[in-house]
Amino acid sequence: MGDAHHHKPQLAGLGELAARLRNCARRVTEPRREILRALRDGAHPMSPKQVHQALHDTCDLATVYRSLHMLEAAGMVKRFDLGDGVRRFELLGEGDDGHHHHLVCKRCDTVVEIDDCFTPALEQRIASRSGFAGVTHRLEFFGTCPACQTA
Amino acid sequence: MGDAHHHKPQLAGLGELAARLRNCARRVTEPRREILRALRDGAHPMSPKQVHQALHDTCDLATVYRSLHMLEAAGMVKRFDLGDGVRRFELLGEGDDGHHHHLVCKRCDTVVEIDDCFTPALEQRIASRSGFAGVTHRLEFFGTCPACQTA
DNA sequence: CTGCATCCTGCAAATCATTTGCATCTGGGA
DNA sequence: TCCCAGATGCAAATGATTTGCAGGATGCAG
Ligand SMILES: [Mn+2]
Ligand SMILES: [Mn+2]
Ligand SMILES: [Zn+2]
Ligand SMILES: [Zn+2]
Repeated sequence: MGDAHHHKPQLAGLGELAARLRNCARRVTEPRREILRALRDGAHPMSPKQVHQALHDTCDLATVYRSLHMLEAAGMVKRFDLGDGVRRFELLGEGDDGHHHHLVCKRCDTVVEIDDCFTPALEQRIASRSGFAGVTHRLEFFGTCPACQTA
Repeated sequence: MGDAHHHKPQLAGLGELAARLRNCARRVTEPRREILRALRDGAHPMSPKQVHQALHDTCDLATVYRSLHMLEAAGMVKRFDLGDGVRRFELLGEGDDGHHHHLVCKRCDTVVEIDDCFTPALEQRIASRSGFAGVTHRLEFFGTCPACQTA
């Protein structure tokens, strides 16, 4: 650790992102380019509303929702659920399944990326015991960040 | 394991539940009694709508929401988030913090209770590395149940 | 380079889950 | 039994996300 987060496509060029879009037989539109740029530049998962604001209202919120949905189906972004009723999205690197976790401050919503995953053994055990196939998991941590502890 | 799930208050009498309510300086009303009964009888976490339906519309949906909110604050039920946009609640045994996890079938929404949890040492490591305090976690598993695998 | 079918977008209205205002009702202590 | 803080019903308000529709832009064909 200490290096760049492995799950952040180190500033993939927008050209490359457009190429990935085309490979999915999807059109490269202005809103989509901007949404990808916002996700690429933003640290941590972003909500549709945050993305929309980052775009300074250059496109409709509905378009943001539709685009994120499409990008998710295309495997270009991954959806996270941090407990409040809001979806968050992160850009995925090429070929990256984006599996990782977060540590969220209950008071200020600060997000820390957690690149380690501790559950493969547990997941395996749960799968064999239950007979379920293709078992995955969603794991998020919550606590109080240093700043909020003093405040 | 193999025994009853530790987190299910083995059919606590409604009288005992009413007593717990009174200890919180809350009134024991008909809707609340019925909601507690529904949660006690239902296996697995129930959504407000499911609780409402189990009550055969003997009280308003808003009352179910308000009651569940109150019961959560009173530490009598615990809220879970299984990934769809719907809250689920489980009845808690006296003194039980209810920390546990679930395995959900992506196709039929069948829920399996998971009493297993990974070692607290890992959570501890995350806490010390980040400087966060009071770190907890939310963990749910997803997969395809045996029945849905064949179908 | 231009035309065109197709896919996208903006806008507004519709859904869904959850919350809230308010008038009315009721549980349970006095 | 009386009283009133607290609870409920009902309906309207919120907030997030989706959808119908008519007009607009993209990218392949010509
Ligand atoms: Mn992340
Ligand atoms: Mn459970
Ligand atoms: Zn904080
Ligand atoms: Zn299933």
